[in-house]
Amino acid sequence: MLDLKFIRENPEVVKRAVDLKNEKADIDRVLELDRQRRSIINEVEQLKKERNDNSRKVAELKKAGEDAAEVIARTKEISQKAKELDEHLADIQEKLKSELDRIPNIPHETAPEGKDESANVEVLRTGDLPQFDFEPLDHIKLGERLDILDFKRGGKISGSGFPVYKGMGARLERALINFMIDLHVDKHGYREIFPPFVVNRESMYGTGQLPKLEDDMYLAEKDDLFLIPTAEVPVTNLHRDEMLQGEELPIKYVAYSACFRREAGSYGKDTRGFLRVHQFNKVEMVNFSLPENSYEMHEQLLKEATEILDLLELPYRVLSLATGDLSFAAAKCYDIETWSPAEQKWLETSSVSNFEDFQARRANIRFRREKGSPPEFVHTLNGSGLATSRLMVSLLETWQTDEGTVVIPPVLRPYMGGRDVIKKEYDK
RNA sequence: GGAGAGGUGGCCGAGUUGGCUGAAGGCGCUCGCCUGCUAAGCGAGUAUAGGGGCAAAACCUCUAUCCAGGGUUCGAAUCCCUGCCUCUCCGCCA
Repeated sequence: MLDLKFIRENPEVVKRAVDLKNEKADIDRVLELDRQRRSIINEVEQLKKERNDNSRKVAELKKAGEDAAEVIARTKEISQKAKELDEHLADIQEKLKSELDRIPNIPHETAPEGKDESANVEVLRTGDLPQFDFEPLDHIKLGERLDILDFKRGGKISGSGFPVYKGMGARLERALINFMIDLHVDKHGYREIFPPFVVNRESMYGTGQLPKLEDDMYLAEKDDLFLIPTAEVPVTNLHRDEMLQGEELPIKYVAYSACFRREAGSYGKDTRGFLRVHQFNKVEMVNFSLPENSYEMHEQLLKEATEILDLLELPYRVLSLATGDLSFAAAKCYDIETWSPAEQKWLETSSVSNFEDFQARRANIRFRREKGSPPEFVHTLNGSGLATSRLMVSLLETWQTDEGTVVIPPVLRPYMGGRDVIKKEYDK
C-alpha cells in the first residue's frame, strides 16, 4: 500500500507507476474519495466536539441538581446526526481502501522500463552451459530410471503437480534444503525460522497476496485459512503490527517451507514434471531493513542466493525485471535462472525482491531509530534461496552421466551420507 | 468437543453502583539537579493514528483509540450482544 498523503501530493508519479506495472487503478477516484473523506471528517468531528461538550454540561447540571432535559434533547439530535455521518464516512473509507489496495508499488528508478518480460535485462551470467557427448535425458526420465521421482503416483494420491520423491531423491531434496539453510545461517548471518504453513487472511493481506491473488491460493474454507504460497508470508508477518527498535535492524530470517500454488489459469503451460507444480519446497530469506540500506541489502541478498548455485556448480543468469514484469508489491526484483540442458531453456529458481515500505505499510511493521524517535516503516525484502523443484531439474540434468546416473555435487555429499553418485538402487 | 476465568499504555497493575480517566500507582526510559565515582535521592517529561491551523517545521487545536465489531445512553474502559485470542479443568487425539 502506498501512503495516501504521497498519492495526494504526487498523483502523476503514481499514475505513471500504475501504467508501468500494467495495473488498473483509478487515481482520480482515489483523490476524489480522499477529498470527500476529509470533508466528512471535518464535519463529523465538529459534531462530536459539540456532543462531548454537551455531555459534560449534563454532568455539571446534574451534579448541581438542575434540570438537564433540554440539553439532553438537543444533544440527542447531534448524536444522531454524527452517527449518520459516521456511517457515510465508513462507506467512503471502505471504497477508498479498496481502491488503494489496487495501487501497486512504484518501480524503482533502476528497474528497466518495459511492458513485459521481453524487456527484462540480463545483468549477470556465469559458467558455461554444460556440453554432453551423449543425448542428455530430461529430469523426468532420469527420475524414473533411477526410481527417485514418482510423478504418476503423486497424481494418483493427490493430483497432477504433486510430486513424490523416493529413496535418494527424497534424500537429495532434504540435502539441498539443509545445505542451503546451513549456508545462510552459518555464513550469511541468518536466523532460522520454521513457520506455520497455513496462515490467516490478515497475513495474506500484509504481504500483498490478497486481495489480488486469492484464486491462486489453496483455501481451507472451514477455517478461512490459506496454505502459504511461500514462506515469505508467515515470516514477514512475524513482525506485523510491531514496533521494532532501530538497533535490531537489519533482521535476517531464513525459513524452509513447503509452498502451495493453485496455478489457476496456467493449465497446460510447463506442465511436465517439476516445471510447474502445486507443491514444492523452498528456502526463503526475508530481510527487514532500514530504509536507507534496502538497496544495498537487495544486492547482498542476490549474492547470498547465487552463492548456492556457485557452490552447486550450476550455471545461471540473473535478470533485472522490467517494470511491467514486476510483481504487484515489488519495487525492484532480480530473477535467478538456472539452465535445463534437456529443455534447452532457462528456468526461474529464485526471485529476489525489494518491497521498500509497501508491505510494511500494509502489515504495519515499524521501527524507531532511537527511543523517542518517531515511528517509521521498515523496508522488507525477500529472496528464494532457493526453490528446490526447478533447481532439481537443472541439477539432475546437468550432473547426469552417460550411464544414466547422477553425480552428487561435492558440497552436498556430506548431506548424502558421503555418497558421490545416485544410481539405481539394485546397481549398488 | 464440554465447563469456567480473563483480555487496560513499553511492561506490571488500579479502575466494573456509567460522568474532566488517554486513563491512578509502580517499573522502565529520556532530560535536568545533586552526591568525589557507582548506587541511592530529587524534579520534569514519556502513546499512536487521523482532521484542521501555519508557506513549512516547531507548535497549537480537535477527533478517535482501555482485544475487534455492533448495541443501549446526553455520555461507556465500565452495561448488553457477537467474534477473536489467552489461561484453567474435563474429555478426545498425536
